Amino acid sequence: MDTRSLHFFLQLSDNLHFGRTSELCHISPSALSRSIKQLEESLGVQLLERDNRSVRLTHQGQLLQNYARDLLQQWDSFRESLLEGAHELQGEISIYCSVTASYSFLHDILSLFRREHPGIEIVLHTGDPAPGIARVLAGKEDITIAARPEKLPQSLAFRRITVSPLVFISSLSDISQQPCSATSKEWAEIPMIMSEEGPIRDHLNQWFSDIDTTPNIYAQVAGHEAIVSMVSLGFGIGVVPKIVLDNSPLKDKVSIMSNTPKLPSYDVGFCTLNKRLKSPIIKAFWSQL
Amino acid sequence: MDTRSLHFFLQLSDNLHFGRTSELCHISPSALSRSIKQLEESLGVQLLERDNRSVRLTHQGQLLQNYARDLLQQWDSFRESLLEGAHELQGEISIYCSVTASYSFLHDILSLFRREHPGIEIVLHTGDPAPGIARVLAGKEDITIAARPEKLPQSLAFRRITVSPLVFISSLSDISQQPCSATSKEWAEIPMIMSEEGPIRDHLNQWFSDIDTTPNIYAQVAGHEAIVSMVSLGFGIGVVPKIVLDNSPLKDKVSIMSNTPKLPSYDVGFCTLNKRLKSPIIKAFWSQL
DNA sequence: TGCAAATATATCATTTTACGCAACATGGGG
DNA sequence: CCCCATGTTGCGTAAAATGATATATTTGCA
Repeated sequence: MDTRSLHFFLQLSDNLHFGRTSELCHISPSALSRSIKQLEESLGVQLLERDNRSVRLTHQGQLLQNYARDLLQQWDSFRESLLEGAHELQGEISIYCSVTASYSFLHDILSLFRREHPGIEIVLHTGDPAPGIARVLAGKEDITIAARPEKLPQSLAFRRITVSPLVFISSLSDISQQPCSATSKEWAEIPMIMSEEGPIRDHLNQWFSDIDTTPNIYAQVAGHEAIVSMVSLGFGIGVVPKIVLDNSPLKDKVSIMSNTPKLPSYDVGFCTLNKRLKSPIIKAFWSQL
Repeated sequence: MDTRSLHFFLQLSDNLHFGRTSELCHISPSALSRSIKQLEESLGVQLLERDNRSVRLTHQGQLLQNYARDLLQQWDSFRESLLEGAHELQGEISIYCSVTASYSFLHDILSLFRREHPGIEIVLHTGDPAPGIARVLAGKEDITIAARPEKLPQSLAFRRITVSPLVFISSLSDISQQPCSATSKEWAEIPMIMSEEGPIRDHLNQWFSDIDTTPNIYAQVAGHEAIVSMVSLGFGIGVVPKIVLDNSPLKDKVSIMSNTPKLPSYDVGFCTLNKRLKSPIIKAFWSQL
């Protein structure tokens, strides 16, 4: 079945005359005759009774006439609706980031993006940013906000948002602690609240390894916000990007410790697969940054 | 648009893999690729985002996926319904005859035909049988019950039902009249109820012409039943097939006159166009007679 | 960084299909 | 009985689809 044959049939069923119909359809009478014949064969029923003098619809022909009229009209309007929707970008974009990131960076960007592309639905997942890049690599998310890893896989595009220093935090009651002057032995005693994974955890592991010490890990948690929360309750000290602290409702319950070990800064930005940038939707988002 | 392309697209949109899809569809990968590309061009929108490693549906592709699934399914079920209906004859057959004929001959024939072919709708028009043959010739009716004309047009098929003599009738109060013995002058006085047209009228015209007399036409009516009615009211004498009288509720109100002029008998039967007999519906009816 | 594998697409020769022209068949009307 | 109208079929050509191969590009891995 193709729409052309149906158009021919419809035209023919209206004026019941092969000659006139073939002119109206801009084909030869023979082509029309064959097209109708083929339609009849493909359906397995006779659509028209014809002799050399007259053409008339069979019952099945009348059924097809009604059906084809509807079908063609609906197909046309569907096609139009597709074209209308094509003028603006439509689809879905999924973003994975921490709660902090969604508060601090994302709000303005998303509201602007939403205004520019109202047809794109934004699916926002928040959680521990540590597995964000893995999720992007696995194709589970289009975009994540994450710290730039030491060696960025070639398949990833990274656009920095800001650089935030890592700070050691402790609860206000522990403010007297002076880790800087602490010995390795003392470090081994200090209870730590650590991420389960991610670059900060890697840095800390490295640093402890450098001073040949095994950290006393009080708790492993997922998400920077959880670290702040645990620290504020006095369970230990933790390391988070300063920007997390700035956006935390608990920032008055913890304090930044001074004279702490130097850790690399947290290079935070958007991250997506290079190949996904070919998608107009992702490209639109990326180019707006 | 043709269903083949839509099938390809549907299969592809399900497994999002050109290679596997081409195998499932029993075509080469290149043919599949071209078919999809062509579909996209005909719609004017991109349906799939593809790179060398992955294929994914665009928003428009998802819309088409849903639409095409419905369309193909509906088309299939429509096709099936056509085929189901094709096993029995379906359509319409129009019959034109007098009220008398519908009472006397038609009832049994139609009830049998209806039982044999419940899919055929019977459209019955009753009226003066005189124009019946003209209506058939003009294509307004499929079949008529009419008197066989003197010379049957070659395009007509005729199947006799019965032969009924023409009888002169008068009202009971006029029973004393003796037209047989009447002179031409007296015939010119007798009020006649005549059909407007038709073979009986032709016969009477001929007979009056033969005796060189102009009839005194009291009323021209359409339909044999109307003649009986007028005659029963005493407006004049009329000529009708005896079978009309036999079926008339007024048969006790009129009497058959004796010793009337000899007129040819009324040769009544079914009549249709020869070429219409090629139509399975008409043929089914005809062969049942 | 380079190589191998995977995959969609471009190219081209071949096959299939569609098309138009002309001839044919058939039935109606003068 | 001839002529016209009309749908259908044969046939040669043109167009389109197809499949095999080559190509480009990217990914994954060493």
